[in-house]
Amino acid sequence: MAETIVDLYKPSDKMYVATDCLIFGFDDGQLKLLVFKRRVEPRRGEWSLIGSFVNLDEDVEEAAKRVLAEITGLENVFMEQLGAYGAAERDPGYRTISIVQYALIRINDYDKKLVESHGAHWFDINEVPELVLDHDKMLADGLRELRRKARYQPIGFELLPEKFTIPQLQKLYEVIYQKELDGRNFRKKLLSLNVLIKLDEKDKSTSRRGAFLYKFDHKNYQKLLKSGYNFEIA
Amino acid sequence: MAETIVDLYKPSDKMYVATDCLIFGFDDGQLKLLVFKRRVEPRRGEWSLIGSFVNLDEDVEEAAKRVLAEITGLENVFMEQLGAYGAAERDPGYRTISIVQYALIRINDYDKKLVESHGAHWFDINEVPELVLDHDKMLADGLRELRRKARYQPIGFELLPEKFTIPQLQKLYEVIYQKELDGRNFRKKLLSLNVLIKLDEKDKSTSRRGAFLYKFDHKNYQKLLKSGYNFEIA
DNA sequence: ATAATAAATGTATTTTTTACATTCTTTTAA
DNA sequence: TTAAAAGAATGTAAAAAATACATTTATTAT
Repeated sequence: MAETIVDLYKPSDKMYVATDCLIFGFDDGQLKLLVFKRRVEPRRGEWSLIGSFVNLDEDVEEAAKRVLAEITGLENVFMEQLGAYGAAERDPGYRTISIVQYALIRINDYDKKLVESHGAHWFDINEVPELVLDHDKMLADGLRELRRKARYQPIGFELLPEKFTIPQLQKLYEVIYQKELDGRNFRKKLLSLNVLIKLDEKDKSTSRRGAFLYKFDHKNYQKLLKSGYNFEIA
Repeated sequence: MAETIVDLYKPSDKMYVATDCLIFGFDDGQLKLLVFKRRVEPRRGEWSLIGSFVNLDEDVEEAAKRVLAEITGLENVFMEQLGAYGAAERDPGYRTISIVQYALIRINDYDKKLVESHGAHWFDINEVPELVLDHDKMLADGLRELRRKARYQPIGFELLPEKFTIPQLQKLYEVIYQKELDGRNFRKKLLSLNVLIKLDEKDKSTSRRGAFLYKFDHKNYQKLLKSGYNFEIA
């Protein structure tokens, strides 16, 4: 008997769906990535992005948040989707699609004991060891996206403590863009955006004079966004 | 007996993986979207983005290209991934993840008979009927991405015929950005980029005088990209 | 008291963006 | 053949944004 149209379009194959997360931090003047040892075969034990299979009753995004919390103890973290990696041969074990997210965390907030207990490790972004499967490609794509994104949205703030100094912020942008910025121009541009609130405190850890601390002004930033402003730094 | 670590991290659940494609075209001064009637339950017969399940031995990208060719007859089309849609409840039938791509096609190239035979239909972007499942959200996201992307990469050319006039190109950007542009400034900016090749032909379909036809200079564009130039129009 | 150190500040120049009005080429109709 | 019509093509001045660049300031440690 001929196939009916319903037969033709009936789904046949199921696949595994995983999520992997690029967890970025900023510390010691350097951009860092958190990785751990892969927990499943094949390639169990090799360095890997932090990830997990997605449960059947769970949003993909939820799954990413679950695994992030599991490893770092952090919730309410900035996270966006980078994209899906779906090459047929990307995982030699099972046919698995991975949906990759990137998260930006304040590196002093995470639960160090928990991270250690999972065998996770922070690497300087230039010293990340070879990663399993197509995770190197994910990292390269994620870095490109982070650099692109940082130009138009103030996601840099997600990587800094609540209170930060302008030189710290400048250093962060220098690391992201991989070039030196002029202090006067950077400060001028940034202050002109009116999204920083100057505090009455100084951070004296890096100079005798000390640098004033600032907070990010979320309200003003929302206003700025609505008015169609193109937030562009450096 | 207690679960071993391998048990804990053994994948358990499989899901369906689909791909849906936002197929954009530009015709008659308007941005258009190609949609068809959904071929699978539930909601069979409702308007839907053009999509298909991904076969087990097929890259996700391949699957998208397969379905695009199946409906339009087109190959070698500009296509990029928008992202994965993975809410647990997005499809009330099966647990299905959809990976969405967007394609830009030259609207005169496609196979009209083939499109008709699949019950597919072009809608003016402002008159797209309600779409099935979360496809409305995909369209809204895709439009935003198209608008963003058009600012920094000359993807507009993918929507125009090989030979086009500057007024046509301007009209396209006006439709994408949803605002009028100044003809003198647009032309000046565009020509200054040196990525247009002026031809010795005119298109007289829209005026008595006729407008010169141009081609896109892919080689120069590649040079421009490598030199780090930020291609930004309007 | 002073030496040391990073933080903070202003201006002139260049580049880019914006605003704006007229002339040109060709066809069609009188 | 001439005039009218219609979109295509062009230039310049003003405003805004980005860049280049050097000195002074606040504080701590010696």
